[in-house]
Amino acid sequence: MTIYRLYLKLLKKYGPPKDFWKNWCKSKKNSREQEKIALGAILTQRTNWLNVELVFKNLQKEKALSIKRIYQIGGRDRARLENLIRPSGFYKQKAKRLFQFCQFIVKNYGTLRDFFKQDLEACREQLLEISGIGPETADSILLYAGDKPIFVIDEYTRRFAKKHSISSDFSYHHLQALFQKNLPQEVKIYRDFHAMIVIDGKSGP
DNA sequence: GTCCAGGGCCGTT
DNA sequence: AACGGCCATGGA
Repeated sequence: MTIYRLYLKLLKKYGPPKDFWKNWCKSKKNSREQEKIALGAILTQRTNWLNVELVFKNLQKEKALSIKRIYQIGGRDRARLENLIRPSGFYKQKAKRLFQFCQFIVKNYGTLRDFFKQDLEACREQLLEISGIGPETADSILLYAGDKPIFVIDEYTRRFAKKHSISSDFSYHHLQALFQKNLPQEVKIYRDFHAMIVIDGKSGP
């Protein structure tokens, strides 16, 4: 079955998607939601989403749920930042990663929204230069926070590709190119499809 | 108690 | 280029 057919099949099974996946799939997001998604993309690395929500709760309580505040706290009192994000696991690494990301945005662009005013390739290249942000995290930020048309490959996507024999090469770049080549280049479709692949992957083998 | 969850980096071969 | 160890918490 073609990739586009598989998309339609999932859409029929789970769609039409609204904000069924956190609200990551929503198009019009305010700056706060955008930043939350970018931060969440780092926090959820190899970690259950429920743990990330505990972190959001901690940050919220301290009025620290923003890129600017995390940059300030991380620079002044790293131990405090580590403590706030502890539930997400790997908390020392992630505190460093979060700080580096926030520092990059604040110092070079002021806000995440201004960073995203550049084109996709420019944004992607810069994100990948930040230590701790690899292809999946970068693309999640670009697609779900930045409204950029780039398809996210993760463990669920790989399993999905294997299950449906979409490819024999499961490298990040190859799979990404394959999905993008066989789908309309639309942010909404990339978002909804990836979200549904995860939902479908969680629902069963 | 055991298993595992939207990775990525840094060594060793 | 490919692979293994490492990082750590909380819920099922």
